[in-house]
Amino acid sequence: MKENKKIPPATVKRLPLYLQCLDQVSDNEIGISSSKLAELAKVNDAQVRRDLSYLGTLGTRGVGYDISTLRNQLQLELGLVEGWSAVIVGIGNLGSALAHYGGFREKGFGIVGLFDDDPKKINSQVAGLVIKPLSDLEKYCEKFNVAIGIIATPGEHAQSVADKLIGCGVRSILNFAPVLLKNVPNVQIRSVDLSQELQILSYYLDRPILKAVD
Amino acid sequence: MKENKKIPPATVKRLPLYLQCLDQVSDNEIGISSSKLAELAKVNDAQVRRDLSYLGTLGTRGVGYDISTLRNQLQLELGLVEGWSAVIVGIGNLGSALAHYGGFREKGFGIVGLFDDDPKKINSQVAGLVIKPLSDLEKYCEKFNVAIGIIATPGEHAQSVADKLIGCGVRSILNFAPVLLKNVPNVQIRSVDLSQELQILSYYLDRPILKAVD
DNA sequence: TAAGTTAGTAAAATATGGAAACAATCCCTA
DNA sequence: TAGGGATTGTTTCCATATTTTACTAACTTA
Repeated sequence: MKENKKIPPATVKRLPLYLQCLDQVSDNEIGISSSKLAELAKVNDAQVRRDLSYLGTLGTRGVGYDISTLRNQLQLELGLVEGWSAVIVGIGNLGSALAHYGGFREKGFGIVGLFDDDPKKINSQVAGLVIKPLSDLEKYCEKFNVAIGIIATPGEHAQSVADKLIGCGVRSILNFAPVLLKNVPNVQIRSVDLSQELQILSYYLDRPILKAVD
Repeated sequence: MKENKKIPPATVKRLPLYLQCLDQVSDNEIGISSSKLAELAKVNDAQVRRDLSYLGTLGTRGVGYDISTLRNQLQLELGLVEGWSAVIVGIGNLGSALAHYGGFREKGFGIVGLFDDDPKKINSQVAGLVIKPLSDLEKYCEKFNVAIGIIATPGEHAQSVADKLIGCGVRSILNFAPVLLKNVPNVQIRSVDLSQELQILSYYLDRPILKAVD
């Protein structure tokens, strides 16, 4: 467990972005300046320095940041070296897509189980994993020490699935169902609602002067 | 084109949420109070009244809001009655999932075309639509007056696809590729990066005291 | 050693958002 | 028809978060 030096949420949201930007830098580059990174991430350079200063003293004045040190530190701070295990519940189209999605593994997350209660799906394979019934959830969570639950069920089942996941000791939930999940102490919940994203876009579509943020 | 009375971004983000909450209300309920809606949306009741006041004078003092009026006004403000047409580019697992996703149509968006440049995919069907090559994009955009482009390609193709979409007159882009797209005046871009969402979760996983926001 | 670069950080400026509070308005009932 | 209770619309204030500025410290190169 890390100590809780508080990093502002706005900064936390930019850390994965910085990591992504570093991947765009040519492999023979060894260092990078805050202004160059700022340009890639499309933020102010002082912002970059300030954000990175939360991770410690990483750069060298007059020189810049060593790319590999920076990458390591970002990964460390974000917990990407912990090898968190995740399960996906609800293996419809979206769940399957998430199961196949390479970006998770690439960042150090391991999908260790797929779950669905549809008898027609149980025991079939997706992305090299066998779909199991929810009754097997607890067993899996113990065996693999699952920390993250990804919910891709229809809205009406999301809350009960969330409850089950939390009951199994899962401490973080990424929710794709279009419902607002109950808040539970010590459980982190992030929701991605595809339809809401499109609705927000739609609002700004009629108002080209305004600029959507974030 | 709507006049540009400025609604704060934080409010715009809550409007689809209110709409979602209204769907949870029993059908024989005819009205709803700000406090009840606040409870469903998990926000302060003053917040609800303030947010809704941006849409005009919808409620009745001493009574509350008429649900169907409120719903209509939310849909109107969000542009959900405009019948925007959208295309999806990149019909991999995620693109297919998005094509099947019912939440879009339900909210008034019509997916009118699927595009991919993989010869193995072209002319095959997904969700009742035939996958077309990108060279057909312009034709479709004109024919259907496409306003929204959804990008679900690998990161390396996302920017060129975005350029093409914008060239075809698309004014809003929902981007699922893990790259930062170039900003273009009068084009709205929203990005959803699945891996970044998980990374943010991962940060807070090690720090149970802190609470992730938004 | 001097000039040029660049990180780290304190502090100011800005923006935003949330909560409280209250007057205005409506419904209901006696 | 008057009064009490309920609930919105809106103003105002407060708190806080975020961004930017500006400056100092430290390094590199010539």
